[in-house]
Amino acid sequence: MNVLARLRRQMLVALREIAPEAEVAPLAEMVTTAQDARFGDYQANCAMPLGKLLKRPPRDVAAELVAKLDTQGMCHPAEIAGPGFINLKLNDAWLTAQLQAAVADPRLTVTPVEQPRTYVIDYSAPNVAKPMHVGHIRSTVIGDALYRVLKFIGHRVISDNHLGDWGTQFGMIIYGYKHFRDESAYQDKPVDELSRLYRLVHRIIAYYEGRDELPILETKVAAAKEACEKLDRVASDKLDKDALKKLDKDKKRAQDNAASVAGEWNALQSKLAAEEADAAFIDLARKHATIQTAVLTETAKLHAGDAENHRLWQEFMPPCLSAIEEVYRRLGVTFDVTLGESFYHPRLAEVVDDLAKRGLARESDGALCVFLEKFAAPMIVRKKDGAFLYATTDLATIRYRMQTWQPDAILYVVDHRQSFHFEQLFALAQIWDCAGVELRHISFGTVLGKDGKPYKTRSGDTVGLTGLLDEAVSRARKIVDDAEKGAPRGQELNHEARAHIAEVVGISAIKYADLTHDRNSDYEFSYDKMLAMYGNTATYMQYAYARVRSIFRRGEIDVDALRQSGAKLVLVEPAERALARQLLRLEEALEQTVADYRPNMLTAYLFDLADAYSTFFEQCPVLKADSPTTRDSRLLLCDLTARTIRQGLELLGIPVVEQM
RNA sequence: GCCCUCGUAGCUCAGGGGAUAGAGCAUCGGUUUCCUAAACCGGUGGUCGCAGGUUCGAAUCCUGCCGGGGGUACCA
Repeated sequence: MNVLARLRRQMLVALREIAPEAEVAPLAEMVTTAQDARFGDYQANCAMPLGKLLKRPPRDVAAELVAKLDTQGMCHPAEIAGPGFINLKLNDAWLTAQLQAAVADPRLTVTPVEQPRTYVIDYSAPNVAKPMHVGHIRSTVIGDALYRVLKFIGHRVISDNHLGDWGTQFGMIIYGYKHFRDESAYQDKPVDELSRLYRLVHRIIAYYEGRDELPILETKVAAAKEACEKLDRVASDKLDKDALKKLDKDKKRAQDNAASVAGEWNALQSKLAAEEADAAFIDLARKHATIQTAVLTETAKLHAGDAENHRLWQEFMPPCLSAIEEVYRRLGVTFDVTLGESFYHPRLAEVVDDLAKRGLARESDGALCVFLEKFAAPMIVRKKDGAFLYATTDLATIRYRMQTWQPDAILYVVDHRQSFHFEQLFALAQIWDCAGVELRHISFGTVLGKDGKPYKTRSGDTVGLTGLLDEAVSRARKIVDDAEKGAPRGQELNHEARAHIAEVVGISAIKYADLTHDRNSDYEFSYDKMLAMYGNTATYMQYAYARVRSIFRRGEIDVDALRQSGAKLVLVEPAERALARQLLRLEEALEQTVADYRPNMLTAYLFDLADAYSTFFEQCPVLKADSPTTRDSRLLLCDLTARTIRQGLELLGIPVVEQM
């Protein structure tokens, strides 16, 4: 039941009687949840602008709207406050009846959308050739949550993992395999060995790139220094106030720039020095001085159908895929289809031909480019060496998705740094093959470390995803064990139970911490914060759930029997009513989540629900209630709370534990 | 240079036209013969980066500026 939507619909009816039709829709949208419980449960703010429009006192308009508003029994007679706020309070009898219906409803009265759409969601998309790392959390977790929510509210949704399984990384491990492989290690643990090879090849390439970069940086340092000196020489006594101000600003900029370039040079210098101190590595690097081009050659051979490279690719894929699968298994993430870059390879030439044929692409500096008016830089679809790019694959992918699923929307859950790419891609797609389709870049910010910079290990390496999960689980385990050592409760948990709780709590902490932040913001990664027992964390939500469930265990209540018993809900205490009202808002929360594809709307709802439950739990004894009627009613509230939390967490991709 | 983003309490973050701007942490104080204290209740703490503008009403929308991050022709 979406109370808000129904109230808006009714308000629309009332508005039609007194306002011009063109103005009616946005005015009806001005019904919202109340800002403050003192104002009731919902409020309508449309009387003020409408009063302005009709040149009538807003309070009069409000009064007329109230008179014409039929809340269909949902609310008490509305009250008018302040300049013309219309405050709506849910009728307790109606509220009770709604929840009573939820007791027997597996969907908790969430009704499927009236007009289902078809969505394709593109998320996670790791590179197969290298281990998944911290950067994959957000896309995977946000994408999975959106997938679940959209599907739950009744849309047709296809999740597609667009794997990076065809790019330069494969050239790198093929090169590594051919030159550096430890055969027994490869036979023993192929993924570990391939990942070692990837890192080794990457390290050598980085070393050579660094050596190429160093002189460039040196000239930059010199140029920056000179720019500073030049500004210092400017005769400031001849300048007026504004020009002086500008000069100071320019100086500061120049100095900042000089400092940052010098810093870069320093960092690179010491990094290269460190590499050069490693005699064995340098020896290896010297023997593979042409590695940069050699890797590209291996990649090109793979793409051209070279028998050996293709065989190696086929050999590498299964173990790499199963390593990735293992991570998804722990995260509880699944995909309907997994169509990586390799799948689209045979379709790229056709895409490029089509673009050229339709006059959308033309050659420039040897590359085939699409120039769109809006953008300063062209979109390159074929390099001058004939190779295709990211953009080409994305275009082929869009076309395939259009042909295969005829989606109404395609969502790309990809980090914000690629927004320019998507702007171009969507602009082109609209004039090319898929006008009218909602193409959305669901962008998200960066996971930061304590220093406010992208989260890295102490040595500056990217953090592997598996290690990250392990760490969270081991910290969760410590918390579980510590809690067990504390106040004895007579319900000791055995080793297996604790291990299971730690796995669930640890991993859900990471997922929830990610989902609870606005996706556009960067956020600081902190095990301590995400595993905290207070505040908006998965641990707290899990605990809230376990605490509800504990009542049923302690009271030896048969929940199914309770639900079918016909026991009546009765709302008496303010805490009961507040909880009830919150329980009935699940559908509103889901709608908000989907409106701009923001899972933090759902976590916020769940946290508020847990909060309402906590107050209820403190103030309203359940098992020791005064009467059997009150007890049953409260048990029903507990059951609905537990189910709503479980359902909500499940929609976020987070399982629950019955006991902690 | 241009484009995109962010700037809210000491810290980490919500709130994205409505009434007195919220939460958690930190800090100060209170609550356990009582269903999980891994909890709850209360206090302290804010010129919502700055300046204009639109509006009956701006943290929220617009413009400019300041500051952080990101992107900007053959990587993905």
